[in-house]
Amino acid sequence: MSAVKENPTVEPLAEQLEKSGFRATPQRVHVYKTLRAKRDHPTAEEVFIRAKQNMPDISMATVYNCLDALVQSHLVRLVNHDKGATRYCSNMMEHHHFYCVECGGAFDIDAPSSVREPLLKLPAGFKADRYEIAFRGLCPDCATKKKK
Amino acid sequence: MSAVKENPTVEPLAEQLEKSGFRATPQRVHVYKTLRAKRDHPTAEEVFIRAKQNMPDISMATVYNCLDALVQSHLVRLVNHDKGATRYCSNMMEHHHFYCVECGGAFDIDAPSSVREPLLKLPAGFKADRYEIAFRGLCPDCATKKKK
DNA sequence: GCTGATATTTAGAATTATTCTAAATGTTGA
DNA sequence: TCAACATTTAGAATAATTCTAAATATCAGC
Repeated sequence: MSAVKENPTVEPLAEQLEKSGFRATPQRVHVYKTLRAKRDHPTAEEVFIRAKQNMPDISMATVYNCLDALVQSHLVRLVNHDKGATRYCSNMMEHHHFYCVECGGAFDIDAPSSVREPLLKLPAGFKADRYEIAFRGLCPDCATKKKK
Repeated sequence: MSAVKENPTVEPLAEQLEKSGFRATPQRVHVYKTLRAKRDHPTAEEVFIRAKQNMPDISMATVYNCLDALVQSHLVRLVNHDKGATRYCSNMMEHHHFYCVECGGAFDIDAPSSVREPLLKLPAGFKADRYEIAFRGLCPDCATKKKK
């Protein structure tokens, strides 16, 4: 066993990039690893700051380029909170998001295999190949605080 | 009967705004009507352009202010495509969105009453009060073109 | 109806997020 | 090794959004 199947780390990473016509450059690999090191939903700028710690010469433009290449290679997902900069997520397992309206936090919500299948009939003609659910409400912490 | 219940037009609009601590100013009413006049998902700038046609002195800042007030009053929803500016949607009936990866179009998908209820168990502690599904794939037009 | 307190609008400046540009560098394959 | 092409880089340019301060409008109490 290994994390490889669900979470490609280096070999499959290169393959995935190349499958989409990209080279597996040190910067792309590094940005990818940076993203995976912490499972939150950083903005491009946060990724930039973190990436610089181990690759001080990387530039903002490169971070945008790399994120783009990773998204196109389906190695990273792009997620939007309601406001503010675009965020990135390296958790490619099927999952959804919960946004706390109180503290602004974003949380991954696993998709149990039982609801992997289309949960809603689309009008004729639409061909969806994926979907994502965005929940909004109170996260456990904020829900507790509110009750007081 | 009337459209009032599902689609507040003027009276309930004022009430809704006031309930959230806003005044029902001419600009806010006008921005709201502008949004309802065409059921697409315009950006703030598109709303600005349309709103100016009947209220030439309205400013961009006001459009942002009004949209903000309308969103806070739950009269308008905010929707994000993957990239680009935030978009606004005046269809408050429960519905979801379909994004076409080919043409970039966004489509409303009605939520049949059968799936109004929580469709996925959230981890303990999370209190969701709403959710939205974002589908991605090909819209009918693009799906047809692709087949050729 | 006046008056002061407060809310809103406005234009434009400022800020933030993202993309573009052109030059330098790196990589690949003949 | 050379030519072709991809990538990175810094900084400029653009786009999206928020902020600021002054002018205007509205409201509640008199």
